[in-house]
Amino acid sequence: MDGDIERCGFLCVHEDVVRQVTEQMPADEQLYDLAELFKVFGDSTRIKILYALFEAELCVCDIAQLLGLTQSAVSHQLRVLKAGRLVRPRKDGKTVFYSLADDHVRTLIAQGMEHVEE
Amino acid sequence: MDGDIERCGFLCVHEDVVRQVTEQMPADEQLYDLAELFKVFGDSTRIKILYALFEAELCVCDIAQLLGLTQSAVSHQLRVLKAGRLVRPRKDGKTVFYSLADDHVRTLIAQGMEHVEE
DNA sequence: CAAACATATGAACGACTGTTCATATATTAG
DNA sequence: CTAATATATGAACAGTCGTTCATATGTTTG
Repeated sequence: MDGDIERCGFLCVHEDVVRQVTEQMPADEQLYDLAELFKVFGDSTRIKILYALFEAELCVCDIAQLLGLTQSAVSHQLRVLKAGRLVRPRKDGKTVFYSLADDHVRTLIAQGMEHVEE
Repeated sequence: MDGDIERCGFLCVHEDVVRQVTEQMPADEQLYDLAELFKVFGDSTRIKILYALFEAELCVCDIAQLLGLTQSAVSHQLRVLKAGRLVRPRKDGKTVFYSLADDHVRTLIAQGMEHVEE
């Protein structure tokens, strides 16, 4: 599915610019991974969880009460956040405490907030 | 659907921390908007479009050829990007050129890439 | 005006996502 | 070991999303 499509009949294309942009584009896989990362941020429940972890390390049950959600729902979402390496678990007996994985998370959310607040 | 749920029977909750975090949380609406913003970034087609616009202003047809997509698909996605105020149109005759709306877009994507590249 | 062209839009369809419910795993207390 | 508790997981279902196809809108040319 490449090259044979009849888009606008190729009549309006600015070839030189297109060629230059094509050369500068990162690899498809990298762009895909980047979209996957943002997809993890793209849910209000997960955003709330991350924001809560801004302040303190919290266990699953804490988060559930804090957000008024089922333990199961929170656990499922923490799995997604963990898979995206945005959150890190620390086991202490029966309890599992979660915290932000690194400072990229803080930076990204803060940067996003700036755009939203405009 | 609030307050009556039997989450863990509230036995593990660290009340003081939960209370403190609750106070620091931004308004629900703001968190929702933030998630909406990231949702827009959370699709590889839209990421590709944004990345293309890093380099140059492009018309719909340019983007379509560049990414091997239908004109319709690109137009639909540009609508989403425009609604999220990530992209700005400039009309010139029949042609509509799109460019990045502001530098937050560049910054956010760059920051995301850092996380992915680790 | 009509024809050609660039873009936008609406309906429809398959794929994906988040929650719920039920249940499994793991750890501690008695 | 058994009961209680904290978390994880799987199946299922409703809702959302991105693409395609057909068509509409708006602009320029002749």
